[in-house]
Amino acid sequence: AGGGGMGVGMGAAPGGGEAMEGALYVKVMTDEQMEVLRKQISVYATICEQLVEMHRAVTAQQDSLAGMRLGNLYCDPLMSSGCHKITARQRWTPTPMQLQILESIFDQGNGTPSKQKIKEITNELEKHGHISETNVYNWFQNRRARSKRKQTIALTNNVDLEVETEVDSPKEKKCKPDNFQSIETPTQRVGDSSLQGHEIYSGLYPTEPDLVKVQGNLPLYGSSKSSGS
Amino acid sequence: AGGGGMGVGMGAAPGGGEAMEGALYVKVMTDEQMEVLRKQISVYATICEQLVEMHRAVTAQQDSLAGMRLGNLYCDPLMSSGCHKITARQRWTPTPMQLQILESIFDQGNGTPSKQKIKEITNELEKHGHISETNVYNWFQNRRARSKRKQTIALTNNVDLEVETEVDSPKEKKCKPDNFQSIETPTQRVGDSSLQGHEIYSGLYPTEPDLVKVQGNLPLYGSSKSSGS
DNA sequence: CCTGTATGAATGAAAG
DNA sequence: CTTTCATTCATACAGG
Repeated sequence: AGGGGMGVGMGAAPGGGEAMEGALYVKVMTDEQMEVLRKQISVYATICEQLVEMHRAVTAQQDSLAGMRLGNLYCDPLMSSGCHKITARQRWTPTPMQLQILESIFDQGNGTPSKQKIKEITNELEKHGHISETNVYNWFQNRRARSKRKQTIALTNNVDLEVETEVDSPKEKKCKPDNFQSIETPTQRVGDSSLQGHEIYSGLYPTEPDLVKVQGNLPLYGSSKSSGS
Repeated sequence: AGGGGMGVGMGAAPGGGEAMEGALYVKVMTDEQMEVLRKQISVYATICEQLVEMHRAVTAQQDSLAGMRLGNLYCDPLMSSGCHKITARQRWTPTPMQLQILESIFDQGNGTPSKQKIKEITNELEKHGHISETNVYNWFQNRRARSKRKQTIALTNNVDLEVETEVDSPKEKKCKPDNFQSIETPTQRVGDSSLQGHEIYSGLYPTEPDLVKVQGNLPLYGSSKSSGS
């Protein structure tokens, strides 16, 4: 499935193809808009995927015998094979300078930079490269979590010397025995791939002309509001 | 390829002189690319519709025959790393369909759903996977908080300059052309409207679509362009 | 070229 | 409601 296609070459690529004249009238999308789009498509992709599987299961059931295929569902390699993604999500990478500054701020011990602080920091770091407040925010979040985790692991390792636990892999994820709300419904679950970056393959199905009727009337950005309660 | 690049056309960082990223680069889409993209989404939408219809037909047929529950395929979502517990998920993850429903409800603007409302919603969503009222409650809390934060940041980006402005004394105006995720609409968040309303899932649960008002007649994105800041 | 690791980002849940 | 924590996913990048 999915072979060829193409994929909506997004992402500028000023060098490819015949670029536009002077780049004066182009459609510019912000990252955020891009994100929205990407997410939307991901959802569509996911839904399609699910529906296809459903349909397969159902037809298979018709074909052979009931229940035969139900336990034999194939997890589509959709997510593992890196085919064309709609947009490679760009990830902010701190420049050495930025990293240094961030580290030093972090080391000052001010636990939570808080919005105002973040804004300042961001403005400062902007001089050394692209960055946004979100980046800073995330960085601190991750930083804190990370150090905490490391301590925990170290601690666990310490205890490990005495009580022989199975913790020895640095990247081991502890299987917490906790189970509070998931186990109660073993039969449910329609399939829940988190739509966190699904690849989209355009060649999914041959598109019959009469199939495509919605043509351009997709609700890309719905009317939204933030009026409080 | 090294460079992290995000941010649309960050014109800032005048004093840094670092900018190994090269010139300003914005994400642009040509009309052609835009067209392709839209078409693709259309195709997806159509495919979804078709599949839904197929599925509905088949299940209707099957239901009377075998009477067993279909569509409850369970494809182990824990694909990479981690423990091998199939049934123990410690964190609820909304299925795409649940997500869509939630989004659409959220977009209807009725702020924090009342207890009663939450109960209803939960009940509705249960048809698409296990979920609890707490999940719904949390989801709305998070959704609201995050969209709010986003907006705040965007606004801040537009209005800042009050604290850090002169430290750099740039020879140009400090107003960034269009900064990442601040391009517009203080009154309407672009970031999280997402895909509400579509006939997609209206067919997925024949029971009571009343709850989820699919406002399938949404205008497309025409107006979400960078308006002046 | 493929695999493993570090880390930015997303988000459910909980604390305040 | 707002802020924080914990977990997970995906990607950039180094190593084989």
